[in-house]
Amino acid sequence: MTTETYRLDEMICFALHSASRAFDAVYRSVLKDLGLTYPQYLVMLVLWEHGELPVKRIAEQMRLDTGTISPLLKRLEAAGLVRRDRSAEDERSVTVRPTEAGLDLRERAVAVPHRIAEATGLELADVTELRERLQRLTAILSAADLP
Amino acid sequence: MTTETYRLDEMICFALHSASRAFDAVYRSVLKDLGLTYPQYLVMLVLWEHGELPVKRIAEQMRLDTGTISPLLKRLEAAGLVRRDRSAEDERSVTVRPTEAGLDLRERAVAVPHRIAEATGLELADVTELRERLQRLTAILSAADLP
DNA sequence: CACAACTAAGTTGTGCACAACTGAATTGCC
DNA sequence: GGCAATTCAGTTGTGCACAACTTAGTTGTG
Repeated sequence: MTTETYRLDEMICFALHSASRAFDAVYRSVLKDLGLTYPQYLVMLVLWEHGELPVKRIAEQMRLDTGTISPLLKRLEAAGLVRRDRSAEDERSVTVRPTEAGLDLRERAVAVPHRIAEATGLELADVTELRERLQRLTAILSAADLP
Repeated sequence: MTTETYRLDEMICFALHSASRAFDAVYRSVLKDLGLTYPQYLVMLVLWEHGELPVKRIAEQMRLDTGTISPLLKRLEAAGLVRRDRSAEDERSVTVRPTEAGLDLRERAVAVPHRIAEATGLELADVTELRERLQRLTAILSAADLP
């Protein structure tokens, strides 16, 4: 990446953006039935897996900060899918857990990965390879010491 | 991608999101001097290359819709970097072109690709390979017929 | 010519993302 | 015990992204 080319087609960052947005669009379409956005779906996945978690742990897993997560969780709460309760042991902490409706939603969500696979026709091997490359890239970029 | 795994670490879409955001962070840091965001930088690149373009052409190149581009261009105009003039031939069309200040900015922007390369330490071969994979993925995803 | 269909740009409303900050609770250290 | 530093969640402000819509101008067809 030492050339000074700037055609958008040739830029890796633009390719990343485009791919990410295209994937979002597919998820948006598939998730519309569930009434979830893609980030909300990710949070629900985490909660379905763990049962309950403090806000901090959710933010860590999604690598997002509280400025993004807090309003997102309030929207999930407003939709009746999660509860947020301040922890008794540590009152700085807020525990998030799925409600009944949130747990019920899981049944309908199990079909999502299959529907994504269907809509995109991706091969597992390709996906695995690409995912690993992306994770390496993310690691490099995150380690870059920014001024 | 036929498994129903849902650990975030294993999801390609999440990997895309993360990589894209990590790259954004690097650009954000490098572009801070220029007073540009990453999407604004992309628009300026397009304008530096073409001199002037109607809004529609810019939106096409960036694969964004007018709801995103219009306010972005107004911010660039407010910053004194571009002018927006309604076309005489077709009064539906608005032509965007860099101002003097916008052209001057190009001098300072030529260092950006180098600084990105520096900050990330990416190998050209790897980047090319990854970019091509991403472009294929985007093409597949864009072609997916969504309900 | 008249009117329908289309096109370009912009607006509104919702949600995500991040920086910078606030406020309250906890921890660490002397 | 007391106080500074840290931690956790939330808020505010800015900007990007997209859906749905509006407005004005253009084109096509009878």
